[in-house]
Amino acid sequence: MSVKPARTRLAPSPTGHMHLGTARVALYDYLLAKKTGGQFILRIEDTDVSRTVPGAEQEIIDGLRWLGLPYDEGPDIGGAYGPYRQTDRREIYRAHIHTLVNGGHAYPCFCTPERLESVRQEQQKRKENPHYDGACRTLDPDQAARRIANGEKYIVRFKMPREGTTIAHDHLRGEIKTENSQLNDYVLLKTDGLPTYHLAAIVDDHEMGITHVLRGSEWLGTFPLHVNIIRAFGWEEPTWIHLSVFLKPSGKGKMSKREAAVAIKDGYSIFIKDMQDLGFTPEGVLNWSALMGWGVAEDDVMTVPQMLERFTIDSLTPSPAAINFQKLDHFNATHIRLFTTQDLAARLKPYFIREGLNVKDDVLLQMIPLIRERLVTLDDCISFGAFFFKDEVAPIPEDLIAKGLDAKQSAQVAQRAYQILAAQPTISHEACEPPLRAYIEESGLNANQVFGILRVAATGQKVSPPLFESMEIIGREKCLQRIKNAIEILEKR
RNA sequence: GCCCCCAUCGUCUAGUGGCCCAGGACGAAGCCCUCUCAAGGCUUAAACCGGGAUUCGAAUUCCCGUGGGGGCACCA
Repeated sequence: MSVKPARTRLAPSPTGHMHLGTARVALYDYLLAKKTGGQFILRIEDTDVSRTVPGAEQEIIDGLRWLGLPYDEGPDIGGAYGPYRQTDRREIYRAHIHTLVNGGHAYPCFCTPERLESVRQEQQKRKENPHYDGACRTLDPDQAARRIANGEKYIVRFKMPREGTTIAHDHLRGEIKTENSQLNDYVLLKTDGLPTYHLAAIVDDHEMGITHVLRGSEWLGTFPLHVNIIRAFGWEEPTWIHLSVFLKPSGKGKMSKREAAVAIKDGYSIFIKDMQDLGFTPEGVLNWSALMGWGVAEDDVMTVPQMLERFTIDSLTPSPAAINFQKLDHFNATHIRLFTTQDLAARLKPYFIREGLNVKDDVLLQMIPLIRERLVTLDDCISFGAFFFKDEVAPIPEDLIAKGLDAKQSAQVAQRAYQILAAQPTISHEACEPPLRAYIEESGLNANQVFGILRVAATGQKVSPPLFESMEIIGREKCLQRIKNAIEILEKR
């Protein structure tokens, strides 16, 4: 079966931080394009100049790079269908708006914002739906042209059909019927000379040869408008796929600014730029977000190449999905366990360095097998393995006292363990465990007590990777020194 | 208020008229393993929103409710 190559596009507006929703659309865009041998395009929708945030475009570019979703055409790399930033495409929009006006599908409107506001209020008073009353719809074209020539301010509106029904087709929902009487004469061109989203996106999608439009379901409301604009131009429609929105974890309402702040407090985020800092991996984030809105029967742990094998637009789901951060943890941890030691070493190193630790590469490579399956996020490597890179550890005195023993008794145990370890030729696991087990046997203590004291002494913490393997990496001299320190601490109490 | 969309375990979902007393995953509970914490193995609890209709037969089709979500800007 041969499929037509799809051209998809991610079309974010640079108005804030890149979030999860954008990442998910990008993933699906990427999967569809690559699966069919087509292209994935990045286009910046910056027609609202007042809302454009400096740096936001770069954040999107960085975010896609981090996620590992390279685009084939975009503002920073160019392409055959550029420019890829809408503010650089004004003339293209002007020409198309001209076509629409000439064809009787759009008209100039001279109404002031004040008049519009009062019309709206009147309508609300009469309990009518707020909509443009069409005052300029029937203006004589010659007269309108004269007013424009006189320098009068104007906008251009789309002349929406007043009667009948618009039937739009969404790939996931089928036919969506809307009475044209419900539709408005939407603004196509603003007073600042830039088009609105409605016109710009439609024109660009056509000009750029987009075959599949994946976007959020918040666009369903103006979907009939978009379809009507395309029909007015006489263009072919792309396949429309409206993805559902993400709901907050409670499932009540969509993710909001407030909710995003709550997530941050809990060590999570919906902003891509935060993900890396928090220790999440692109693999984890992608796998997690892929599954919110994509129905996969089984084996849901996937890398992008594996997703590529399975992805189809038919398996996308239309219902809203509540965000579940526990599941992010799960996918992140699962993918970390799948990384090779070399790979994980390279990913962990920056976190150790961020902590001000002096990372020795050979030690790093050795300790990774010990901590790998304990990591949920990459930065967990600090709590599990920072002691490997420290000259000294500082155990909390109370932690050195074993359950059922007092400080003095614990010191004696540590003393005895020290002698046993010091008597061994090496600090290897094989050399050290048997004699310590024998000591446990004859002393009537239990393994938790003895190993617990040693653990805290050697690593400085109550929870650590396996004791003997850890000591081996720490090294004989350092271990003995740390145990000696622990004995001193205990005796001082 | 009006318009549009959605509806299977707590959550993400499989399911396209008989394979379903509904499968997987996260989470939860229990057991095993065990030097801590994990990981791993085994097991358990947990859902077709309600009502009609079509049909020999409905989670699956249709209608009506109900619930949830989105939209109603010279914002995207």
